[in-house]
Amino acid sequence: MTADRIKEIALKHFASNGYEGASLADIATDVGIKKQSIYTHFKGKDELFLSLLDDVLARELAFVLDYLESHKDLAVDQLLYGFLIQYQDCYEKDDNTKFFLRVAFFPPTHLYEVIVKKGYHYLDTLDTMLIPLFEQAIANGTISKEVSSSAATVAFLAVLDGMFVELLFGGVERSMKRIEASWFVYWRGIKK
Amino acid sequence: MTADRIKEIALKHFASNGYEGASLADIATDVGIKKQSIYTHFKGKDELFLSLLDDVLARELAFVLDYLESHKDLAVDQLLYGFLIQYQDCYEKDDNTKFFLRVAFFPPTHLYEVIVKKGYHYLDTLDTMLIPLFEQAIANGTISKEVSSSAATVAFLAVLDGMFVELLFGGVERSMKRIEASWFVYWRGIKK
DNA sequence: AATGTCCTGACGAACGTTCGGAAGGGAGAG
DNA sequence: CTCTCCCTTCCGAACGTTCGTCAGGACATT
Repeated sequence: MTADRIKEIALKHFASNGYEGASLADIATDVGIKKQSIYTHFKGKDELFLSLLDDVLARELAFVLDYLESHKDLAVDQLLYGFLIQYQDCYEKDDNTKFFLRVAFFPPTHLYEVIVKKGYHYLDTLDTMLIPLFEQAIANGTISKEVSSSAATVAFLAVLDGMFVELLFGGVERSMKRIEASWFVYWRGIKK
Repeated sequence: MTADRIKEIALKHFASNGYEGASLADIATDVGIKKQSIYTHFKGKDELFLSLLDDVLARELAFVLDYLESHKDLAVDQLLYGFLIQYQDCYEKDDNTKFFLRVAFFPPTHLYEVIVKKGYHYLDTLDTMLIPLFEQAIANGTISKEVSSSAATVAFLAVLDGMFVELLFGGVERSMKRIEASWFVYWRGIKK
C-alpha cells in the first residue's frame, strides 16, 4: 500500500525536520512518487500529519501496555529499570519517539489544541498504569512508606523524560550513562 | 538600537515557532519595520539566528555562574534545590530557555554542526562547575560515599532536564509538582 | 464501464534575498 | 550659518524558489 509507505517516510521527515520543515515534495521524492500523488491518499498535509500523530500515540501506548503486561511478575525495581532500558533500546533507531517529543513540545501552532488534547490523554493513561505499581510496592514494603506513590510516579516520569532528552540530544551512549546514574539515585531514593 | 529590538522580537519568534516556522516578515512587522530593513543589521536569517544563539548560551551560562557564585556559602542541598527553583522562576516567562531547548533538540539541519558544537561547550562548562560541589559534599559527608560525584552530577542534570521538559509542556504548576517529587527522591537518593 | 492510482501542468501564496533610491542626521569646509 | 558630502537607516519593487493545493488526463485493474 502506497499510503503506508507515504506514512512511513513522512514520519521520518516530520521527526527530523518538524511540521514546517518537512515538505511534501521531499517526502514524495523519497517515496518515489510526485508530491501531487499524495493527495490521492490524504486530503492534505494536515490530515497526513494528524493521521501520523494518532499512529504514534497508539504505538507508544501499546508499547507501554505490552511491556507492563508481559513483565508484571517481575520485582518492581527490575520492572522499572527494565522499562527504561527497553524503551531506550526499542526507540533507539525508531522515529516514533522523536516525532512524539518534537510534536509534544513544539507543536505547529494551528494544530496546537488538537495535539495538546491527545498528548494529555497519553500522559493520563501512563499515569493510570503506573500508580498501582507503586502503591503495591509501598504496601509490600519494597518502597519506603516515606515516599508517596504519586511522588514516586512523578519522579519516575521525570527520569523517563530525562532519558528522552539525552537520547535526542546526545545519542544512546550518553543516554545510557544518564540512565545508570538517574536510576541509581532514583532507586536509592525510593527504596525501603 | 533597532538591531537589539529585532533580536528581542526574533527571540520570541524563534522560541515559539522554530527556525523554519519563524518568518522575517512576521518579525519585522512586530518590530514595526519592513523585512528588507532587517538586512541593514544582519546579513540574513542565519546570521540573526546564530547571533541569538550566542546571546542565549551566554545568558544561560551567566545565570548559572552568577547563582553559584552568590550562593556558594549555602548547604549543598539548599544550593541545589534553590538552583532548580530559581531556574524555574527566572525563565518562567522568558523565551531564553525555550529557544535554547528547541534549538538544542531540533536544530535546523543546515546549521546542525555549529549548534551542536556550541551546545556541548555549554554542557561541558556546566559539568565543570557542578562536579566540585558534589566532590566537596561527599568529602564533607553530606552526600553518601556510595554515590560518586559524577553520578550525582549526571542525575542532577537529568532532574534539571526533567524540569525543563515539564516547564515547556505543562507549564509552571506542573513543573513545580515535578520538581518537588524529583528533588525529594533525588536528595533522598544521594544524602548520607 | 467504473474505479483507483499516478501523472503533467499550473495556481496563488509565502519564503529569503537583492537592488536602487529616498529620507535623515552629523561632520567638515567654505 | 549654510552648503555639501557621507553614512546610516529604511522602504518599494522585484527576484527566484519553494510551499501546499487543485484540475484534468493517462493507464491499469476489476
